[in-house]
Order: sequence, then structure tokens, then C-alpha cells
Amino acid sequence: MPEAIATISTAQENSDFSNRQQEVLSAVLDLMVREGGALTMERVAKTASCSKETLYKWFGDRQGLLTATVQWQASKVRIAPIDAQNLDEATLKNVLVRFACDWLTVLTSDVSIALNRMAISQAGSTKSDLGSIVLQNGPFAMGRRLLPVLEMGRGAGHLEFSDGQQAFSCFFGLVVRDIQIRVLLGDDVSLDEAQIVLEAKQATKNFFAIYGKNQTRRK
Amino acid sequence: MPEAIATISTAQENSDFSNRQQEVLSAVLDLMVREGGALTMERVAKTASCSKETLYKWFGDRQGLLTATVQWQASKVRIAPIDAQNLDEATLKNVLVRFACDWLTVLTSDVSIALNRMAISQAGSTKSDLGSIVLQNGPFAMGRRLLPVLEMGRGAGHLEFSDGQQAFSCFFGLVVRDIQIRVLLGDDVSLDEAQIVLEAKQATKNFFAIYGKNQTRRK
DNA sequence: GCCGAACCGTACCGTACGGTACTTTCGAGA
DNA sequence: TCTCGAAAGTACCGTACGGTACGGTTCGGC
Repeated sequence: MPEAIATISTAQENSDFSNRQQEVLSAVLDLMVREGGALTMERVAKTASCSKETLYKWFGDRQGLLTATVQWQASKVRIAPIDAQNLDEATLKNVLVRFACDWLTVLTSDVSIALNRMAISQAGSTKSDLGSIVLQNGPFAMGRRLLPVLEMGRGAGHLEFSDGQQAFSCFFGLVVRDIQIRVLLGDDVSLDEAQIVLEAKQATKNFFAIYGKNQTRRK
Repeated sequence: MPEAIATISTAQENSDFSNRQQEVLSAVLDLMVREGGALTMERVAKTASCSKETLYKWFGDRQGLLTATVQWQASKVRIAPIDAQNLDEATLKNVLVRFACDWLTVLTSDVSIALNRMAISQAGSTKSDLGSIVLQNGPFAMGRRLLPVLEMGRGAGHLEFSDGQQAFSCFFGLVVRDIQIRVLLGDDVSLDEAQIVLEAKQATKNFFAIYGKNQTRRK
């Protein structure tokens, strides 16, 4: 059984942000998780032990700070590339299970919940890149990564579908189910590692029941 | 083919709110949809042509107004009871398709999106019943309604599952997929009536591919 | 040791908004 | 027609927060 794919890169050479700036962004994340969306520039400055003036010099305004935080966090969560050589069916299933595990782990993490809440809460307003950023680094990124895998699975004769996007969307639904909307709405969905693995396996099995080839019957 | 199940009751004898109060709540909904979460008491008063003082007398405070609005809206959306007599397989599938249609229609409606955004945005804060209210009238209500149907389907020998909650959760995922999170994050998912029906049928078919009995193969 | 840049801490300003108090208007019942 | 109560309209208050200004401090380069 392979290791988890999703990794939080510890390197601080991550992006266009200096170390000090990343300390600030980290403080923002902490505050988001602890306090919810109601974070003020003053709280950020106090928490990060920096001056408000510096915040505004670095990030322009509140919106810029939030955007930077979301982008920075997005750049930290990387799903390791998938080596899809010799794709026998067991390997394909393994890849899907790992994918589902990673996704469920991210979804139910405090940081992800806080960021999604933040992005959603201002998605209705006019100006806000947050929604599209989260979208790009969330569901869309998952799709971009998974689609080639599914197509290779089809090429290898393990899967059968005409619309790859639809197949991905189906897999997404089987994995996420009602979990994400529930955690976002504040329901306490406690998933430990073992449960996540179970859910992931179940989702993959179900996926094969729908799109698997040469499948007489589940169970 | 039966009519749509979800109905918005037009009767104003809906709840504990007077007509005038319901006019106010309706104005709140309008504002939520149009302006996003940033609605102020003054805007509400202006829009509903009432005084702020009246708002506070009726609803206590801002939170009370929001709560009342959510509850009122929840009481309006009623999914008609399901008559699950003579449950042959075609009927069962029809019920599921109708259910999925209704659900997708609600999910992608402006009002639902606005309310979910509102509830999610303050689900992180300490005091807020909004999240649990939406949860109760959203996913949970769907489960409570659908579970008996699934169990009847099992009793009639059309479905096969051990954990009903899990089966429901699976159906939920197959129907909703990534649609809800995308609309919440501001993605423009345009689904017309025909597409919704297609999605609903596909979801039901997929559901039977997983939990259907005596199912040799999809397609 | 001196200088300038970066930055911390804090005080400050303007405004927006939640909530309250007061005055005016309107409509029903005696 | 008078009275009374409910609610509209409006003015007001306190506060919280975004954003700015400024003095003090640290630190690297000369």
C-alpha cells in the first residue's frame, strides 16, 4: 500500500513570499481556523507581531491579504504526480483509492474548511477572486489530475465511458457525498484515518460498479 | 411521468409570521440574493418600507431576523410526501428521479445558494443556529424522506444494501456531485430543466448499478 | 559611530453599521 | 370626530473596523 500522496511541502522557498511574509500568512490561516471569517487587520497584526502598516504595504488591502493567504495555502497543498505506467486494474484502483483518501483528508481539514467558508461567504459579492482561486485549486485541480488517469484506465480496458468529465464528476460525488456540505455547515463529521480509507475504498468500488468494464456484479 | 414534487406553498398561513412580517422576510431573501451576505438592517428596512425599530421589535436583533428568514424559507420548501404503494421497479426509479430533479432544482436556485452561503459564512462563529437549521432542512431532511423509500425498495427486492444511511449518502453524492460546491464558490453552473432531468436519470441509473438487485450490467 | 531602510507599535481618522429614542402618520374603534 | 396604538420615518449614539500617519527601534552597510 503506497504512502499518502498529498503532501504539505515544508520548504519555505514556496512562492513569491518572503519568510516573514509567510509567517504573517500562516498567522492569518491560524486566525481563520480559530476565529472563523471575522478576522480583522488588527488581530492579524497582533497575532503575527507586525504592524498594520506593514500589512498594507505588503498586501495592499484586506482583500489582498486574504487572496495572498488563499494562494499561498493552495501552493502548499500539492498532490504528487501519478505515475501511470503499467496500469493493471489493481494499480488503477490503488491510485483512485489514494486519490480519494487525499481528497477526503483535505476536505475535512480545519484549514480547508476555513478557507472554503471564507471563499464562499464572499462569492456573492462583486469583487472576489477567492471563489475562483479555491475552485481552481479545489475541484478543478482534482479533475485535471484525475482525468488523465481515468482515460488511461479506459485505454487499458479497465474503464468504459464516453464523457471523461462526467466520469470524473461521478467519482467526485461518490467520494465527497454529503461530507463537504455538512462540515461547511458546521456539522461535526469526525473521520479518522481508518474511516477515510474505508470510504475511499467503497467509493472506488462503487465507481467500478458504474464505469468498470468486464464487471459482472459487485460484491 | 409525474409532476414535480417540490412545491413552494403560496399560502400565507404558513407559519407564525403575519403577512406583513412575511413581506419583510421576503425582502430579506431578495436582498440576500441580490446583495450577497452583506445585508444591513437599514437596507432591509428601506427595501421592506418599514422602520428599523419594527424590525427589532419583531425579530429581536439581526441574528433573529436572519434565523427567522431561514426558518421561513425552509417552511416554504416542502417536498410532497411519497406514496410508495405498489413499488415496482419502474415506480421506484421514477420516485428517485423525481427526487433528484427536485433536489438539483433547489440546490441551484438563487435563494438556496444565498441561504447556504449565509449559513456557511457564520457556521464558524460561536453562536449561529443558521448552519444547523439549513442542515436540518437540507441534507438531513432529504435523508429522512428518502430513507423509507430506499428501504421499501429493498423490501420489494429491487435494492440491496445493509446500511441505509450509506446508501442514501451514496445517492446524494451521485446526484449532487460537484455541483453544489461549485455554485457556492461562484462558478456559473447553468442547468436548465432538461439537463436536470438528464442528470437525475443518470444518477438513478448509476445508483442502481451499485445497489440494484438482479442487475447484470448497466447500459 | 553614522545613515538610511525596514518595520514595529500605537495613536488617529472616517465611515459603516447595529441598536435605540423620538416624532409623525395612519387607521380602527368608540 | 376623538383617541389610541401600531408602525413608518428619522435622527442619533457607540463601537468596531479598514486604512493612514508618525515616532521609536532594530539592523545592515559604510
